[in-house]
Amino acid sequence: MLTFTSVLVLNMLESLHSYLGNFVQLTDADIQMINKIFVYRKIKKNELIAEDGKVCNRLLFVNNGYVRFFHFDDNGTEITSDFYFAPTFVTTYTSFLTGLPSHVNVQAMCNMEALELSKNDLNELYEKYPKFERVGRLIAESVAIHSEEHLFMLLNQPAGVRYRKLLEKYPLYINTIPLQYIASYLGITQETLSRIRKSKA
Amino acid sequence: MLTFTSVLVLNMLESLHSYLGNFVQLTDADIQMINKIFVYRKIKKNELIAEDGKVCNRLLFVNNGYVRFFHFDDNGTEITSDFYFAPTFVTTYTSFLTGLPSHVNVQAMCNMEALELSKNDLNELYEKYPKFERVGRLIAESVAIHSEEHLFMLLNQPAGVRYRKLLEKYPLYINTIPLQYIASYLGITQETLSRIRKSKA
DNA sequence: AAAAACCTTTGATAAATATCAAAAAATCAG
DNA sequence: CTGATTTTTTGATATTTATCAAAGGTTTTT
Repeated sequence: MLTFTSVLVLNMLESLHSYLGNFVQLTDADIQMINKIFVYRKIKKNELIAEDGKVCNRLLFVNNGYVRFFHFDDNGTEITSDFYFAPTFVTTYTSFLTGLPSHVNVQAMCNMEALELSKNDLNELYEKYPKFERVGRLIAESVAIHSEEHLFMLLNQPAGVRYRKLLEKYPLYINTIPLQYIASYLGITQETLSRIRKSKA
Repeated sequence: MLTFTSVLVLNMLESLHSYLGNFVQLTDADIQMINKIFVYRKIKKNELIAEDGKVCNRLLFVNNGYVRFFHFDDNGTEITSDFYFAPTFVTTYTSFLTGLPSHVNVQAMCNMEALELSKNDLNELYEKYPKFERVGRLIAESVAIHSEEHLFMLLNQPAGVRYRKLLEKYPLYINTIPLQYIASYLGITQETLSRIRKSKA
């Protein structure tokens, strides 16, 4: 008998297979194994997936919505440093990889569904299925490219230009993300972003 | 008979082995193979290792000195976006990985020695020696972490704070790198950086 | 539907940083 | 060593952006 939840899980798993399929070809055995080690999770809007000060040992595959990375600077001002949009893997990269406490919080911006893998299970996966080293490498590479793009946007362009480039890059999302979060991602205050938006209207 | 050059090459290779040894344990066979596929190169100060507009198909291991990444913004102003310090691998990451033309130039800041690997040889390496997928993954991960750190430094801190953090992080190098290059890395003009330096003296 | 909480805009002013031009200092090449 | 080139500093001013405070909007909760 298929319960309602199990249908959701199957959908999620299919989505994960298809995502991984972008990186390597999956055999039936691979798929069996994936289905076994990932755990289905529901995540509520605003829930913290990872927290500043804690070591992050989880890797999540999220299928819908998006997450926000943020921290507080020396003055206690909240800074949004990143967004990741589904379908994607999410973790506090630096903490997950180094085993050191995270400097950032990761927050679900919508009610989301996810498949979770622990760091231990991932490492076992790497040992037993070398194919997944490649997946890990390709994903790490895409994370590196993602960061570099954000970096390039911040360097030496006036705030208005940065905002327009962001709009071009994520046309679907930028108008739905609260402005205050986008502002610090662009390295400006929300008041300045509000004025920039107005001036282009 | 050992020529002068061959001694240099042997030193470079040893340095490469030791660098790779941080990521995986190398067997004698691995070492033989590495010695065969990497090519020794001399690079002159100011030489461009990779160029804006061209696809970058080279991966270099450099053993001494450092390189600078730069490009020109919409106003024609030169922007330094990154530094990598030896010992390290160097490539225009995004172009090397995607096969698209690079948006940046990579410039040797000193006379340097390097060991070069082509993209084709690297891909063969990945196919034949899955162990190196792990090396690739770990290096990609460290690149991602490196970018993220630069990003964090730029976000929402006054320029003086950014400069001091940079000094703390690279105490050996910052005072030897021309100020004009550091300025744009920090997202400010050289005049502003000059004044910041003066105010801390 | 009203209250509460949250998010965005507006205005006045202050602070940080950029720009432009030129002088001083350091480095390089012959 | 010395003139040429490059890099850094300085000064005056303009521009951009931040800050603070308050008012409008929106959304969520009860």
